[in-house]
Amino acid sequence: MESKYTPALFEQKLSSFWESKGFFKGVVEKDKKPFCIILPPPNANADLHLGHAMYVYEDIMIRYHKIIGDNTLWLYGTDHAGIETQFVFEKHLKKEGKSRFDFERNVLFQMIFDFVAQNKNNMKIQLQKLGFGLDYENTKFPMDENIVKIVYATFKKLFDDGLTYRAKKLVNYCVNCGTSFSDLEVDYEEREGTLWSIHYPLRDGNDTITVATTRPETLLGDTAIVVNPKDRRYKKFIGKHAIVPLIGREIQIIADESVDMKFGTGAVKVTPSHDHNDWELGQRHSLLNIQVIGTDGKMTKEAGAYAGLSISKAREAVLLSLKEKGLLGEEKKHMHRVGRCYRCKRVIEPLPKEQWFISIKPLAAKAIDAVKKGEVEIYPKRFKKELIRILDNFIDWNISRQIVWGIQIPAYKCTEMRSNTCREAKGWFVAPEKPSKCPLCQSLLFHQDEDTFDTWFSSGQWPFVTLQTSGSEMYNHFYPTAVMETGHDILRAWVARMLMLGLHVTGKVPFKTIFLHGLVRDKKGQKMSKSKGNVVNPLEVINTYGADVLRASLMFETKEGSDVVLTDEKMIGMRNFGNKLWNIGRFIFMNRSVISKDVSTSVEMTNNKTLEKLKKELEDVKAAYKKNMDGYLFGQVLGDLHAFTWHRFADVYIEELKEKLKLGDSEVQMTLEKAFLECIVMLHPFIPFETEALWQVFKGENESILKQNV
RNA sequence: GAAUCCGUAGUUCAGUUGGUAGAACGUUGCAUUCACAUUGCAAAGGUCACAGGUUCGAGUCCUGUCGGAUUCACCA
Repeated sequence: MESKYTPALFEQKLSSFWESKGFFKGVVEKDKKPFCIILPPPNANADLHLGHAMYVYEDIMIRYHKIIGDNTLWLYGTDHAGIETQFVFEKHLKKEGKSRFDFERNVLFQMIFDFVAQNKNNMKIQLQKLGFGLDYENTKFPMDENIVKIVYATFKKLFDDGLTYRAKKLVNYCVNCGTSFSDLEVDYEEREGTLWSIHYPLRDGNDTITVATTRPETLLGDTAIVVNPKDRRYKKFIGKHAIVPLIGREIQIIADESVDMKFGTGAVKVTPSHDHNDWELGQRHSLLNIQVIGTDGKMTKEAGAYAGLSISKAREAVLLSLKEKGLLGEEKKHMHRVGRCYRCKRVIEPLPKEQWFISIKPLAAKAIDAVKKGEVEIYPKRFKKELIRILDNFIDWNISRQIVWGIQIPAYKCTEMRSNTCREAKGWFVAPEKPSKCPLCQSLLFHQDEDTFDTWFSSGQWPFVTLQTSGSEMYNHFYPTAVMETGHDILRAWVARMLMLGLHVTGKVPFKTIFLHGLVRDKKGQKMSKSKGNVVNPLEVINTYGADVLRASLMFETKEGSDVVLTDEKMIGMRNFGNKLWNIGRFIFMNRSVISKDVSTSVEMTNNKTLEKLKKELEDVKAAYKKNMDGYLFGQVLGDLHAFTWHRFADVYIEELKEKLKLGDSEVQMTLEKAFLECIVMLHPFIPFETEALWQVFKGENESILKQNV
């Protein structure tokens, strides 16, 4: 046995050993308690990063439950991550001087498909390096034919249940990415802008009304001016008409309580087509929607003389013309939040667009009910309230994306509309498989919606689509899954949606427990990001210290749900612990073969007392272990085991029993060996490689901790 | 603006029904032909952010203040 534990000598070998034994292969064992975790699918578009290393929580649970004899399944799959992946791929294209517009839809799709296939394999190898006991044989991908089929069925069900609708609404559109985004995909940034005052002449008389705006170019699409009904300054204007400068449109001055009298001039120009608030206002007051900015980021023909200009050029031109006409008032610097595309960082343009939406209210109501009833438990507990709040405030979900890389929406538009049913449905119908004719009017003229689903629409169904495509036996046995473990940052985007869709489609919660982990931070407590240059590459850590050290470092000194600080000091500490553990094992093993010699009775007496004390203390440790493992207090467990094995078992008991052990006292030998093996069994979920290596030293090369029950 | 979390040793953090402040790392001293120097033994180091309150007793419960973080909403 080496005097130091050398991860490189064992980790690779043990990974293959576990795989060859099929320990983690998902097999239904009806007589055992099912314990299933679905891996939050990593995006198949890049290398492993520290966020993926956080899957260690799941591996800990899986290994723990496997050891205590449950029927475990940790189901593996990767995500297509629609926009993310297409964005990454387009960056590759750009390097070659190409763009997505150079390719046909199906060619581009195939290219991305190949790119992803390569990454999927890469990802698998890297996850194995971390020692993750996933079922790598049965892997899932959202674009697998059988998964798409279920996703289509879900959409059809929602459509038939009247929970989807097609509507023209303001969407968050990125003119650079060429697609709309959901509200969750918009980043906001505090920016200094300018607040301009613009005078609008009234139609009758010589008065003017002055509005304040940060977006003068949208004035071309104004369809009203609104003031607060309580505002004395403007009471006399309500109901009158003003003239939109430059374009000469007559618009009405209306009253609405939503206007803040203290802000700007207290009078607001309303452009329903280009601002979320104005859109709402427009709906309330039945205003016209005039779109002056197009999806290409240029002014539309509605913008008259300004048509074809880019947004910023149009702004300059509008300001200049206003100035010339003496209609431009004061300019003020103004801090405001600007929505930006979370991918390309370009300013998000609110634009009216016809899209598919899901009515959330009825879905959310079921989910809230389930959470309140405790059908889903949430750790840490404080997120329960937050989850309910999230579900309560969920607005209708825009699921259409104008990108190629995704699951194409199985909605068809009949262009002929020969029957009344067809006309009532505005020609839209949903079919799981491409039909030969319009089921509403039998017309042969129809086409499929070009748009693809929002990634979260398919990943929101992940727990049941992955199990259903694994066979009904698997689904019946393992669904609902035991635990959904993920970061609290995607509680809204993912967890809430899985709950809603899972409940609606299967009638059951998709998981019984939600366990949320925190973020990994650096020494200074900052988030890790490429731009800050403080990113820790898990693969480098594995090369330097081994996977066990990385895993233990992510777990040591953490509290459930709080952020993890990963520092070199901690990793060195964990490496030292690994070394200590190795040497405890080595010392006990070395003395195992010492032949028993006569030991004086007086010493025997004290030893017996010590042995009894050790046994008693170990029983306490085991009891606390079970309690805390079942309570998801993994940081606590590792801390306790660290303290016990090192500072009690080694520093106190082995030191006290050292002489007897060397003399070959068989009772001491046996007790220490038994206690040590129990320690490494408990440590195994945290430090799988080293504990397995030690186990094999004692039990033989073909043995495994995973095969025995405690 | 609202909600949630946090403020404890030089540093990172534990402290689960309220009962004498803990660990790791770092620092300092000592030990060494010993399974392990990636070691062992020991020491120093804290007005538990601040101010009130409840209590026999508060790091822990309540209120407020200050400081930090996150999330949500709004910003014409």
